[in-house]
Amino acid sequence: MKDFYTITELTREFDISTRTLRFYEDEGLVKPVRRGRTRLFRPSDRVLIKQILRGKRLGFSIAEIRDIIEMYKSPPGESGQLNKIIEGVESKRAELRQKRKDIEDTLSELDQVEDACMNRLAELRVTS
Amino acid sequence: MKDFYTITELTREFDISTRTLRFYEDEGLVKPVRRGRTRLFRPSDRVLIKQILRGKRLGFSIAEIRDIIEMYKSPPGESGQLNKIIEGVESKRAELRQKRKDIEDTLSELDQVEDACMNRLAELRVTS
DNA sequence: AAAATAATTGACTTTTACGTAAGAGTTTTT
DNA sequence: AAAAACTCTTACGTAAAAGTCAATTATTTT
Repeated sequence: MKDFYTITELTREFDISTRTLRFYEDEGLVKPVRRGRTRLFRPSDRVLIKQILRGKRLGFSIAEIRDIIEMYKSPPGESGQLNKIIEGVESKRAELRQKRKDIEDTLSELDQVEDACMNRLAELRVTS
Repeated sequence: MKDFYTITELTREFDISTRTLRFYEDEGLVKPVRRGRTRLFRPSDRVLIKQILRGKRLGFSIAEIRDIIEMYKSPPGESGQLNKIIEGVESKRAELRQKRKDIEDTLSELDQVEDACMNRLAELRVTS
């Protein structure tokens, strides 16, 4: 595993722009180290980028993605803190389950559309 | 089932603003009939609104939602058209499956976070 | 009838998540 | 050494999806 990735290596791997990565840094989502002014991304940043992009695909905003990532980093902390985190996890989980249900519903509607198209195609082959 | 819904009935049911519903009309997603200038939404519009909101929860843009809704309306059409629609369905399905995988991955990471919190809490109860 | 409630259109504003361009410094390749 | 490629910061621009406000018109309730 590489120690560091340059910004363009990552833009190529994930098909995003340098602007996007710098934006994520501004937003505090990644924290590349610097050699001079140049950013050097560590493997951990790379993992974060994957998580960010996954969050984006699911329609989460940067703020929500930040919240989720914060959960992952959940430090030891004291009892109250821990219970807060667990609450947060519960709530995100509910949201994700809703999304999953939305997906199942949409998928089955798309199945119906496809069936209808197939039937119509079969009909066309007979009729014509 | 009601014949018509007023705009505010729907804003209350779905917790969205009138502006949002008018915006969806401008975008051609719903087509309420009019009594004078006043919009009257039919049950079919109500179903469309549900589909729009579901699409939004999944992070689809209005344009993408419009595409999906168009698929549902897929009319008889001729063979070429039908195949185009089937292609579209396939592609959306792939996208949805990716999202579903993203959800599963996120859910299991959240499970890990919760486990870690629970363990830490148990530790605290013993240690203190 | 007066007052409150709901509806309309139109226009301007806001937020998010970057895109794009300018100007300059570094490193690499030819 | 010159050109190409990569990097940086700063700053203005933009598209999407509404929010907000104004000025009117209907409808309903008191």
